[in-house]
Amino acid sequence: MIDWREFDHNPVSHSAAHHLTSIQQLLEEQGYARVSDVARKLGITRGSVSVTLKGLRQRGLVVEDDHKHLGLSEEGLRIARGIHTKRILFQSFLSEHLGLPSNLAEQDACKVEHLVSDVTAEALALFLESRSVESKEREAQVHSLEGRIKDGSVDIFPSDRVQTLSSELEKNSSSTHEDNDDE
Amino acid sequence: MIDWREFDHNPVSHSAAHHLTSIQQLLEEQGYARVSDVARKLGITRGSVSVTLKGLRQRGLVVEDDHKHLGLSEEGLRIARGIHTKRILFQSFLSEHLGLPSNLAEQDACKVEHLVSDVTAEALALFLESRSVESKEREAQVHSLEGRIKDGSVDIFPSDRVQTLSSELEKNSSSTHEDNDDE
DNA sequence: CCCTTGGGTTTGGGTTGCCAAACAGGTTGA
DNA sequence: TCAACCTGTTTGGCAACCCAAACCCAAGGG
Repeated sequence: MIDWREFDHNPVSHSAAHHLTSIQQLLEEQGYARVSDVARKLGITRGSVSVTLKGLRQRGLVVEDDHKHLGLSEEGLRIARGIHTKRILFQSFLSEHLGLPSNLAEQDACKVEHLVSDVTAEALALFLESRSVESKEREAQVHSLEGRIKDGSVDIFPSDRVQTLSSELEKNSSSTHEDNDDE
Repeated sequence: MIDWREFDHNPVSHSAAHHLTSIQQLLEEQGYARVSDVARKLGITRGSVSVTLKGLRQRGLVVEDDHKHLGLSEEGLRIARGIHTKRILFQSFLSEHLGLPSNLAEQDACKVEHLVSDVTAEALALFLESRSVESKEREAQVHSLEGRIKDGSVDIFPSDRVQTLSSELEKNSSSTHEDNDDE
C-alpha cells in the first residue's frame, strides 16, 4: 500500500486551489480582484479569505498591489493554470467519454482537480486527444443507471469483477514497486 | 460553478475511509482486527485510531465485540466495499488505459476513491467493460513524458486546447443546469 | 507475587479552515 | 461635517485529525 496520507501532501490544498483560481478568474472577468470579490465568489466570509490569503502571500503565490488589488505571482499563476487544466481535462473525460450529466462531471472534477499528479493529467490529455467523441451511446446507459442506483435497486459493481481487476493490477504492479503489504 | 465545498461533504472522510477499509482488510487477512492492528496498518498512533473509531462507532459504521475485536456494521461494510470498488476501478483505468506506472496509479486512485460519486463509478465500470486493453501503446508515450515533465521541459498541456475543451463543456452543460456563473 | 509488556483510552498540543463579531479606514450623500 | 456603507483585518470558537505521553488493565514469566 502507498502511504494514504499523501492525500494532504499536495502542492496546494483544496481551499487554496479555489482561492487561486478565483483570483485568476476574477482578473479575467473584471480586471481586478479584491478580498471581498474572492469571498463572494467562494461563498465564505471576508475574514476567512483574508486569513487564507495572508498565508498564500507568505508562500509567495499571491501578491497585492498598493490599492489592495490581488494578483498571482508567477508561481501562483502556474499552479492556478495547472489546476484549471486538470479540472477541464477531468470534466471533459467524465462528461464526454463516460457520459456523465454535466453537473456531476463538474462536481467530481472539482473535487479531484488538485489531487491528481501532473503525469496523470498528461496521460489523460493524450487519451482525450486520441479518442474522439464516439461515446455518445454510453450516455443513455449511464442515464438509466443513475436512477436505479438512487433506488438502491442495483449493486454498485459486481464484486467478482472487482476481484478480477484487483488481481490483474497486482500482477502488473509487481514489476514496479517493492511490496510489503502494509505501509 | 458548483459549490466547491462539496469537497468535504462526503459520506466519509479520507481518514474514515481508510479506517473502514483497513478493518475490512484485516478481517480478511487475519480474521480479526483490533485498534493496534488498524494503527499499525495506517501508520498512525493507537490513540488517534481509538478516537477516530469512537466516532465511527457512534455513527454506527463500526462495531466492537466483547473481546475488543472490531467489525463493520452492514452500513460500514457497504461503504468500505464501495470505496474499495472505486479504488480498483480508478486504479485500473489509470494503469491499464492511461498507461500510468502502477505506483502512480495506485496513489492517485487512493486520493480520489472516496470523493467520486456512485454514478461516476458505475460509468467508469461500463467504460472499462467495453474497452479491452488495446491501449498499451500509450504507455510508452506516457513513460517518456514522465521524465520531461519532471525536467520542466514540457508544458503541462497546451492552453489553446484547454480553451477548446472548456467551451465545449460549456456548450453541452447549458441544457443541464441553470447557470449563474458564480455560486 | 512482582514486574514487564502489549493493548486501549485520555489529555494537552498543533494544524487547517470555516464563522461570527468587533474594529479600523475610506468614500459618499445630505 | 456626520452617518451610512463598503472593505479589510483581527480574534475567539469550533471541528477534524494527527502526535506524544501518561494511565489503566490483563496476562504471563520468573
